[in-house]
Amino acid sequence: MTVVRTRVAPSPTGDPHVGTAYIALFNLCFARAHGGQFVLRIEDTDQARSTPESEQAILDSLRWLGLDWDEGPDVGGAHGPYRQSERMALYSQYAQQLVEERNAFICYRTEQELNHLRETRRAAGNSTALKPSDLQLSEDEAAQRRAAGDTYVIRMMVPEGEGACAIEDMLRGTIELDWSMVDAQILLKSDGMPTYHLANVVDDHLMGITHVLRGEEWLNSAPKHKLLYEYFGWDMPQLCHLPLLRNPDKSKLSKRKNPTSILYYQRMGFLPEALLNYLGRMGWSMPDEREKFTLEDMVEQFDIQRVSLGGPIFDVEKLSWLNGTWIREELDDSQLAQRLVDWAYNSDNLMKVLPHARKRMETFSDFAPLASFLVSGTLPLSESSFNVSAQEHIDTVRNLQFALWRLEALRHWTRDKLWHELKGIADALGIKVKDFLAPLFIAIAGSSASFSVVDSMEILGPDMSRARIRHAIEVLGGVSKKAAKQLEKEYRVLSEG
RNA sequence: GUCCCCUUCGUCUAGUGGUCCAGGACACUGCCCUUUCACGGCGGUAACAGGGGUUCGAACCCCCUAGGGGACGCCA
Repeated sequence: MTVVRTRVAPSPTGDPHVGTAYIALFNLCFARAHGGQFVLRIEDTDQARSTPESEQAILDSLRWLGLDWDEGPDVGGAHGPYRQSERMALYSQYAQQLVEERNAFICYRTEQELNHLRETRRAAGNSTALKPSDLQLSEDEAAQRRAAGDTYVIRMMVPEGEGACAIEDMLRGTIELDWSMVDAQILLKSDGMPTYHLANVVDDHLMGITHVLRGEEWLNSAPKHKLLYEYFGWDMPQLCHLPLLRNPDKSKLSKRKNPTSILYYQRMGFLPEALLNYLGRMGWSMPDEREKFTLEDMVEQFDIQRVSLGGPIFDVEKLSWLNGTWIREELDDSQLAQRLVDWAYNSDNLMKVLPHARKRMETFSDFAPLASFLVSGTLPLSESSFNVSAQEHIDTVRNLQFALWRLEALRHWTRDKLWHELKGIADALGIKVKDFLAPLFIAIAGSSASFSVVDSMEILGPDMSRARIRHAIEVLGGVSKKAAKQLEKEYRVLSEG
């Protein structure tokens, strides 16, 4: 039985990433094409990024896209998505086993010591991979730290001599990775949580995973995983490293340069079928080269060997065209009407807007123009749109950038939180809130004559709001790399002060 | 810096030694349809990163160079 899993790593801000959906899509197709199971595993051992909300957001997004997963194998009572934190005791038990078998060791090194060791190695032109012998403390020293109750971690043993580790990749064949690059990876953190590497291997084994399709970014850590399988004496799943989605500048797809949240595409009014279809065209093609296809079509024709290895650039223009063909060719009028209602033209949504609109209405016909920005995508702004503000151009850009950074870090998107954050920056800058918000009004609503900007942002949601601010900054000429550095410095001072 | 991966039109890709002076799609563009715009139809511009091999024959196999990307965390 083929069993594949997609790991789902929530982001700290809760944005479900299109990259996750991309990997999930290929996992699902591979599993279904082989009559197997597609299961999810939630990476939730990092307290900083995983919250119940951020987990739910990514699960909801996958469901919205139609990427339905199977109930997981029954591992320690796990059903549905597999949550690591629920099985904490399991990992420390396995880590302990490795320590006893001398395939892992306890390490008391502090962060300062580690930094120093890495710097030394780097200065010598070596890789920064720290080996067990680098980390070894004298017996006295170790005993002393143990007695002092210092925190420790458990690290895996790794080969220190010459030689390479051969990794079999379903698409790339045999890859030789030098052991010198492989460090004594931490398996169990000082808080008792496993790292990805340990949890990954243990879970995959217990779940009976036969194939792992993951992003190319993991290729370099494959030797660690192979080693762990050997230490435990388990069979290793087949590996397949998929190319990474890219920004237009070819770097790994990131939200700084591109809207990466599935929620953004939802807000923009893309059909889930079309987004999925588009992701299926990234690094993959139908045998007959047709552009438009459903998930079922893809499963039916799926062949992992048709994956091309060049990292595809996520190009919104082609996605838009594809979405258009879906609207025109796959939906009749009544279906389209229903989709529009579901999307935004429903009474729930209306009720959110009306309290703000009614004060500004004299006739019903005033409503649509007032609310149009709430159902628009990217606003048609130009540099002159921002002339209404008395600020210097450079200050406008700075204020927008500061607001954006603050909002990117905001985890709870509510009117009051938004107000608090924005007022905080204005106060720190020593300018009137009204002046600070002026360009934000334009960015968010396209006009300064509109609802309160925080209300608007709450209704628009984090993804669309951030995207509009980014768009505004771009319209104003953007921020050069050099300027960004300077601004970041100022921003840091502001945040600390 | 060290190691790994990758490289066909601007972008997504077809292509697995002859059927390729390289095919499709987006974008751009010309014409047609149309009261306008869009849709649709028919065309056009545009690519095998460079250099060496192997072979009767190379986009395809091998080597080198260049470029791009990734990894090097008590993040995943």
